[in-house]
Amino acid sequence: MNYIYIDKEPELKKALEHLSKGNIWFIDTETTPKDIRLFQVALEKGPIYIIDFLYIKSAKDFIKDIISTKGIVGHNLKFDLKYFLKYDIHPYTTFDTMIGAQLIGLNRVSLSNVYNHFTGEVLDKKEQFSNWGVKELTQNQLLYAAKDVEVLRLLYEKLKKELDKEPIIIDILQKSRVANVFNLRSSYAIVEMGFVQELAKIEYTGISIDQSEIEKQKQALLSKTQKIAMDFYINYRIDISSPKKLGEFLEKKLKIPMLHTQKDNISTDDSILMEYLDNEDKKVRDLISKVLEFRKLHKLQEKLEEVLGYSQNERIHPEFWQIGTITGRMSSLKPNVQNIPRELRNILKAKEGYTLVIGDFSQIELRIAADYVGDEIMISVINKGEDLHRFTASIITNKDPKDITKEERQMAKAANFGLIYGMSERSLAIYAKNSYGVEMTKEEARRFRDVFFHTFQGIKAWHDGIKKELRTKGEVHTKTMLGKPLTAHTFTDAANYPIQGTGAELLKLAVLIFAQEIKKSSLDASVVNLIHDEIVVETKKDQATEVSKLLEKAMKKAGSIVLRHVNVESEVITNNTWIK
DNA sequence: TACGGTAGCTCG
DNA sequence: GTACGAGCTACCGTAC
Repeated sequence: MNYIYIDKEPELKKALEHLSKGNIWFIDTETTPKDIRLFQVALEKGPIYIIDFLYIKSAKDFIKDIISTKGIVGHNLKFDLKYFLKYDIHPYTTFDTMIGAQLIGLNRVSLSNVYNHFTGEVLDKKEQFSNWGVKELTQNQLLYAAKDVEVLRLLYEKLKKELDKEPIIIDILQKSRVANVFNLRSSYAIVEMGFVQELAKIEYTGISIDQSEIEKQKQALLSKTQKIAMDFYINYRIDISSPKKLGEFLEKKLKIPMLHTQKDNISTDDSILMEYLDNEDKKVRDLISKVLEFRKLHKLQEKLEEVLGYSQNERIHPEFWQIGTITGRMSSLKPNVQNIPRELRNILKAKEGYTLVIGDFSQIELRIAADYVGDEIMISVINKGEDLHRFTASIITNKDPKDITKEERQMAKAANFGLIYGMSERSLAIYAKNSYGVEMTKEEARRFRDVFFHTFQGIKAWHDGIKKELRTKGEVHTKTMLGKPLTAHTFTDAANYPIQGTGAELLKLAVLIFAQEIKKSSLDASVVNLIHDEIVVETKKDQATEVSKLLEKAMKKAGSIVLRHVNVESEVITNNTWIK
């Protein structure tokens, strides 16, 4: 392997002269906690340059100009890009081999795992956590640094080939930077590769939190939960937060017949406990309601602690996994900002002088499902701007849509979601009860289901197709609407995956379009949170109106690119804190 | 005392 | 025959 170590400016200039000839740079960095130490870069052929930032203070400035015209290939680029953002370094576009590996379905996606997957050989990673702050780097450290870039060239070729197998091609995406520079055709891969850069920005930016509001709420909750727990212990001699003790008490002391979990523990979750809220024994009623109240408040308290634990100067920097789920949805951690209870959303806010602009896709999964399966009735109801839940309710009750009660509509909402994804009659009845408090007999559930599938025959045909494929092949091969392949082993997985996966693509594409528009307009706006069908943006107060318009437009545009028959709608609001 | 599994709850 | 996808905390049993 041919590498050149560079620690002087004239040599750097010479190297960059050579490097400027290629459009694609294969890169990696070695870092200390605070800073970049080495920047390794190579073209598709030729030597690997190892640039030592410790000895060339001007290196960042030289690289900054050239890299803004290059497509960079790297493994887990979000990591490197966050360092780049610190120095205002912006590559032209990106191709991430870790994301690529996840997209083709590999479970273990470290550089060495992916290398091993394609070559069968082992990549030595011993030097990875060596000290990159020392003055004199060892030969082994330099060899290791160069090798990481060397393997990228191979992985890039292999992954590109795999990603472009049977691509779904969408013209407008072919004009993107990713498609042009890397000659990539597959739509989902284009979106995911471009999105890496946006996600790095989101993590780097973080989001403001209202520390005093958190403290205030925390104290209020603490005094309430402590009182409940203490009273509970005095009355029943049980730790209220122990489901095990509670279950034993209910079953053995109060002689209540309790359901058991699969592992034979006593089930004490809220939906079970709620069954006893109308128990004839006042003691039981009081006990249950105290437990439910305690759990609710305690959960909120925990979430406040979780957020507070990651606070740095009134801001948090949650991590996002770009391919966080099998379907391609993101996940969020440290803290998880995708499951903050509605009651607590006001703890996330815009910084001083700024405001949040919040965009939501309206009923996006239903729209995707209608489009995906091509259900004519569903498509026509949605595109006429009618309320699909009300429509379903009117079909089932045989009433005029305008006479549908709130309860009937809620019921139909449960049916629309559940039945599309293969929910059973039994589950439908349970779901209706738990989520909407609607009692439903098994017979009602069955009739509900029959009418639903008789009306939405596209959905019916789609389900039948899945069942047949599952019967004959034992698994189902599906694709998102941008072409990401997904394999399912159960009927319900096969019904869910492509819809949820397409939703994830739609959100990412919307963020890309929005970011592009913001860049063109030179408005001061940053995406600060993403929650599956929602985009949260922080922007200067006096630019909020303009940013709102761009966000709404970007979301609809993304919708029109991904869906071909169904209109996509978005609702955008402006608020200082994150409230819907 | 450390760790993994489970239950429970939050979000979409 | 089966709605799906996540992350975090506390509890609880087990291993050391």
